[in-house]
Amino acid sequence: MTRQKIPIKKIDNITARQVTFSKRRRGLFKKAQELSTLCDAEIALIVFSATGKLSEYASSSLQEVVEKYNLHSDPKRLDRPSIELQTKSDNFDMLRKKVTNMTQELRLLKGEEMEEMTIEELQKLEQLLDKGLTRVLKEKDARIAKEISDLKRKENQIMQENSRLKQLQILTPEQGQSSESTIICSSSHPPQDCDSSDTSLNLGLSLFK
Amino acid sequence: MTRQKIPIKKIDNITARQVTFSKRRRGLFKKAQELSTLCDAEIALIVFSATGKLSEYASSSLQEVVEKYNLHSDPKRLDRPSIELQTKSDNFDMLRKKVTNMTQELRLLKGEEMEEMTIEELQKLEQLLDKGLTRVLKEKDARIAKEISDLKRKENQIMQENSRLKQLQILTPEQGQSSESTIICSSSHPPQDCDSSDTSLNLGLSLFK
DNA sequence: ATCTATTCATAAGG
DNA sequence: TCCTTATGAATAGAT
Repeated sequence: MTRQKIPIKKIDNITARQVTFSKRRRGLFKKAQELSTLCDAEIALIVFSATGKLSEYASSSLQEVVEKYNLHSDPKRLDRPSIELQTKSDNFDMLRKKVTNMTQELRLLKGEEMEEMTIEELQKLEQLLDKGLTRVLKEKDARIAKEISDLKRKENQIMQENSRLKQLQILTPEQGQSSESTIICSSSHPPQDCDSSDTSLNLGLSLFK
Repeated sequence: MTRQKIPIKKIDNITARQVTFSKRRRGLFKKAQELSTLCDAEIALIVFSATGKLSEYASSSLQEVVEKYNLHSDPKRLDRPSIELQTKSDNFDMLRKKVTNMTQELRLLKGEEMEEMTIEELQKLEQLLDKGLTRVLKEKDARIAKEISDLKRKENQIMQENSRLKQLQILTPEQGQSSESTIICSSSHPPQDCDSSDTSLNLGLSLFK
């Protein structure tokens, strides 16, 4: 944004990324604190660098803001459950309360005990479930696609092995067969590739049972 | 900081403060998201306006970042408990564990953190979500149907009232009006039906807002 | 860390 | 809220 504008995507060069991180983090914290001062806003800001280093800012205290955040959501905490900033004051009763709330939320997500809910709440719940389901389906599809490509890759390897075996048989038709395959297999693959890739096959089969 | 530089202290003029809040909040969120993208940082940002309105941003999810924050500042948790407190602190730990488990389950149901799951587990999750969603949809449909029939019933009642009123007006056009409607209303409906059925109407309207 | 050209953010006003 | 504009602030790239 100065000598040259940079596109907003992950910076490849590690050094450049770290430098930019430092500069922009400082800018961000400054802006946060200015906004808080100018407009009397309550702000909490948590930043982890790519290397896991933590920096934080809060106009009052992180605990305070996060607790206010928790209170702000509706009693049933449908879309934002239990962000729990743990403190030493996290006492027994609070934990019991948390368990109660979460139990209730889990029930709702499973479609139980909806008697008390309004139509609006039911709609929110529906959206939440739909979102979760979409994500799960997406992940599942990705995994299945990966399984399939893995299996195809394995198939290719095996076919190549077969070709090699056939060639060897042609070249040396008199040799003993039993020891031969073992030798070839161990020389060209890690051992676990010899047993027809159990894991992948099982996964593939159970998918459609 | 443009037409004129402003000092970083609370802006007195309320309107100006709100305008500045909107602008700077937008800027702050943009910066936060740019930093996250450019430098692969994990960021959580919570902002309450002076009037208590909440806005939030998180590179992943607030839950995730806040929990990472908890872990980060956590390691020195729980000083060695005295023997007489042992029982209580066992329960405490159990509750904590339960909270952790439930938190995880809630995440999964929301389609988060599926990295560790097998395809089979994803399928189970999918079925669970689908079941929940089906139930919620069924409940919601039932409620909506009930709302509609309730509204229709009320409409009928009101129309009947109107007919009766008209007839009375024709039969006794000279009578005082103020006491008349009251009498009719209380004679044919429970009292709360006189005030235009607030609950149902509100529900019906907010459904489509 | 410092410099500086350039882009960005935003105060004021409509 | 959005638009415009003048100007101060932030920052990319280089040192």
